[in-house]
Amino acid sequence: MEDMEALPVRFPSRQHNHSSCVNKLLGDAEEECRRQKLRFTEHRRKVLEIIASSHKPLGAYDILEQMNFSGRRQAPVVAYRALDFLINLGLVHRLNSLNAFVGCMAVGEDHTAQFLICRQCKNVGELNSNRVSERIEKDAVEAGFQVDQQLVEIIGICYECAESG
Amino acid sequence: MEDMEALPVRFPSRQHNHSSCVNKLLGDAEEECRRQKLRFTEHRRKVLEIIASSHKPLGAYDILEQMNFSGRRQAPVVAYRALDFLINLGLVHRLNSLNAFVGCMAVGEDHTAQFLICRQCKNVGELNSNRVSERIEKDAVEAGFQVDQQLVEIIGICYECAESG
DNA sequence: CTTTTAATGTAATATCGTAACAGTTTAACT
DNA sequence: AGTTAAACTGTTACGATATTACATTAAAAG
Repeated sequence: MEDMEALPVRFPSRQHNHSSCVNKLLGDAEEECRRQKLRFTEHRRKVLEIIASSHKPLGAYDILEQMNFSGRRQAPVVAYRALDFLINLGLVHRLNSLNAFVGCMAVGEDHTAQFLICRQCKNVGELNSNRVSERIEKDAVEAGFQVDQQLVEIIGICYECAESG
Repeated sequence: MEDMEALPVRFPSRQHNHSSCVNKLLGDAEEECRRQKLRFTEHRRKVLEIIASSHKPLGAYDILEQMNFSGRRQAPVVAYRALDFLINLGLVHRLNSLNAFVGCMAVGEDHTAQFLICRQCKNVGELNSNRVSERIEKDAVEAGFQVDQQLVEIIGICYECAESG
């Protein structure tokens, strides 16, 4: 039988409120860090803020440009260190096909991140279908392969871009 | 109902014959180029040979190192141009998570390449499950997303590595 | 208040990939 | 064959992405 559970789709609509995204993700971060006794430092907060303010993927050097605290330009490694931290916490995802980073839209929901990348508006959403991840897991095991990590990036056109031609 | 078709799994076994891989891929390339009236030049042949001789993904600069025809070092662009050509023909795949390239194991079979990447032996196989690609397509469409391209990279441990601890 | 662990600052460098343009070869067409 | 157009090559330079190494400082644990 076909599994009919609803999909937890997230794709940012055009007129949604960015500042609530930022607040949500910063709140998630603070909570996670408290729980795991990790430090949510200035760099980490700043990088998360920058990423959360955009649903378009940002490159590390784009982020870096926005980190000029006191006019001083930060070294690349500063951005990469913060990104590593945030990725390990599951707050940020890396898009391998773009060498770029986006905020997680489903923090704490135990998901295999599957990305929907609109090649027109460049926004990124998360499909996060258990049916997909389970299908991958099953077929890989059947092929004698033990799965540790799945990377799924789906490139195409989002609903709003399809509508507006 | 569950779809029970056999999976067309390909994972290179340890003692398989590399030279037959090379010959197969070169043959495929020659045939494709004849069909499409494209030129199978020295650079392209050489790059394909190098890639086909390894089931471990190779970086562009690894390939470049092996292209020293007459002692002269080639410029990077030489490798990239040949790679672009081979990728467009479907003879070579790019692994986004590794910035590396592997030969296709299913030339002409109309597949969405799904990679099995063993993080121990570094070999790469192709899962190429229609069930997976169809599941992705369906769920994405249900989410209002029109799919152009799927990237699926599965990282884990292959059968042989699991056996030998 | 000392130890030790984690985070930062800074410089240098490695790795991956592309742009631009002149020159050459190949294919296609009188 | 000779001319033209298209594709491929050679070469230089550069842009974009990411990491190493090591000295210093700040925070947490004892």
